[in-house]
Parts: sequence; C-alpha cells; structure tokens
Amino acid sequence: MKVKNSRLDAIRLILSTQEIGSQEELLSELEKEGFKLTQATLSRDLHQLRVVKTVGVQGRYRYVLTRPHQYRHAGEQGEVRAVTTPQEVTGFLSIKFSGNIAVIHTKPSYASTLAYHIDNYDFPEIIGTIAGDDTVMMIIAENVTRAAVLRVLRTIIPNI
Amino acid sequence: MKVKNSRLDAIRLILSTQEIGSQEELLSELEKEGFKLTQATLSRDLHQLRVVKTVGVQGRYRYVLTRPHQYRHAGEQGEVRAVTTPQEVTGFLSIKFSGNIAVIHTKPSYASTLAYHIDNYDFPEIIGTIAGDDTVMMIIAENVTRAAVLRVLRTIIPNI
DNA sequence: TTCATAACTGTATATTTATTCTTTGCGAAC
DNA sequence: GTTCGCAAAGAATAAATATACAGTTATGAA
Repeated sequence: MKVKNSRLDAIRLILSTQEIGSQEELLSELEKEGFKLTQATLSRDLHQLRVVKTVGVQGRYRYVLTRPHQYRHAGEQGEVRAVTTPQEVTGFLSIKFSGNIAVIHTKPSYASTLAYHIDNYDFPEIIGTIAGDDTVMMIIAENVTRAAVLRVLRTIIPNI
Repeated sequence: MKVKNSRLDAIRLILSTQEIGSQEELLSELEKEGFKLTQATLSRDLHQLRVVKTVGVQGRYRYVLTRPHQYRHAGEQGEVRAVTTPQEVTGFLSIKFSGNIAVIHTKPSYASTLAYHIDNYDFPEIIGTIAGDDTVMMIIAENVTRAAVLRVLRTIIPNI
C-alpha cells in the first residue's frame, strides 16, 4: 500500500510536468523513478486517479489529471514534497477577475497543469484553485489586490 | 462537407444527452439517426471534436465533450454556424447564488454538459465555469445582477 | 474545362488500453 | 506460529481505439 500511494503521487507529478501521450510512455518514466510495474497496473492506477486522455492543441494525445485539488489533500500530515523547479508554464490565454475570484483561461488541456503549479508554489495570496480542461478558478485571499495576484503569478507565467 | 458537419452535430447532441461508453455504442446510435460510417471515421471525428473518454463516478467510462475551441475555429472563412443548436439542456435541478458565484446542481453526470453549453454561448455576464459531476460553479461578472444571469441562462434552461 | 491539391472515408491492421484470471503479499484475528 | 480475508499486481488476452494506406470525392486555381 505504501508503494502504491507513492506511485500514485509520482504519476501525478509526472503528468503535471510532462506531456505524456501513452501508458507505455508513462511506464518508462515511472521506471526511471524506480517504480516497477506493468501496463495493467498502470491502467488501473489511471482509472483510480480518473486520469483522462485528452487531445491537445496540436492534436496530440495527452494524459491529464482531472482533479488536481485532490493532490493537496493526498499528502498526509505535513509531508514535505519537492516543489517543481520554477519553469515557464505554457498554455496561458487570459485572466479575468470578479470579486475575490480570478478565472484563467488556457489552451485546451493545460488548465490542470497550470493549477498544479500555482498550488505548488503555495502563494499566500491564493488560497485555492480548481481546474477544468481549459479553465482555472482561483480564490484570492482577503485584502490582496489584483495587482499583487498578477505579480506573484508572473513567476510562473512571465507574459501574464 | 455537409454530411460530416451534420454528423459532428449529431455526435455532440448524442454525447450531450446520453451516456456513451464506447465508440461502438456511439456508432450504433449514429446509425439509428441514419448516419453510415465506420469506427475509423468515428475515431477521427472524436479526435477533431476533442471528445475525451472519462471515468464516471461509478467507475464507468463515458465519452464527454470538452471545449468547443477547435470546432469554432474549424469553420472556414467566417462561415456562420450555430454555436450549438438552441436546445433544452436536461438535468438541471437548482441554482443558488452567493456573492458573485452561482452554483448549479444537476442530475448526476450532467454538470459538464451544462457547463459546456454555458461556455459555448460565451455570455459576457458569466466569466467562467467549472464543472464536477453534478455541480457547476459559475463566476459572474461584476455589476451583473442575478436576474440578468437568470435571463441569459433561460436561453439554455427554459425552466430555470 | 482540366489539373492540382486537399479533404474525407473505408479496409485492414497496428497500437493501445481494459479486464479476466491467478498469484502474491500483508495485516488482523485467532 | 496459522488461517482468513482482501488489496495489489502480473501474465495473458480481450476489447477498444488509432492510423497507414489507398481510393474517392470535393475544391479551387488557371
């Protein structure tokens, strides 16, 4: 059970940071991380995580997480997890505000990746995100200006 | 191609109203509508529509529409095509407001379809939606009344 | 018109993914 | 310790899906 849980974490991490187009591809990434399993097990893992195979902008297939918010709750009792290396996140299209909520639109299939990175930085200005396929909703902390939100997001999305 | 376009429309209609778990299943539905095609063509259609195979709440697979972006751009040189045929969207149960957020409850598995239609109309009153299985969250633009939101939604959900 | 090109489709097949069946591992209760 | 119960995983295979190839049809330019 311990192995499986850390494997599920690894899958989430990989899918959030790389463009994976098939289970075989994901399998070899997992092997690099030291996990040993078969495609059958991986298929079951993906089913459990409710990962879906979407079609990206260039028509390429891509496995994406459908529920990035679960990731946060997955790590139990203050487990320290490596934050991903700062990197430019592509796919950003626009951001709009209404009240204490920001709505980001992305290219298709990029929303969960973007939300993952925003979550990962754990900006105090942003208390939570939720992602669909091409939309990320962010709840902004109280007494935080929109300019401040844009400023912190700029570390992830330079051209925001 | 005239045939292909109406077939794509039919696919979107079917996926919006039924739970389809495989291409073969969708194929037979299309045959009932008078379309004659093979699984190969259907696979290509689904790819073009960016339809994805998701995992539903009971663990069953289901094909669902994602976002219409590519479809929109697919129309050549200013061709006017109905975004979606105005149609009643089923599954609606209730709508509640809190601040600039509206929460719509639907019958199980209908949320993404409803959100899809709302997005499709691109109402300026609604800056974004996110759907789970039976819940849609909508962010309402500032200085827009709830009555105005209900009014525009009525084009999709008559009995709202 | 005629030619060139692009779009569309079916057939056959390759590829990919899900599942059945079986075995293994692991913890709890005895 | 042993046995029971059950989650987990592999091997093999079924099922489902994507695609290479070829043929056809539409589209557009000259």
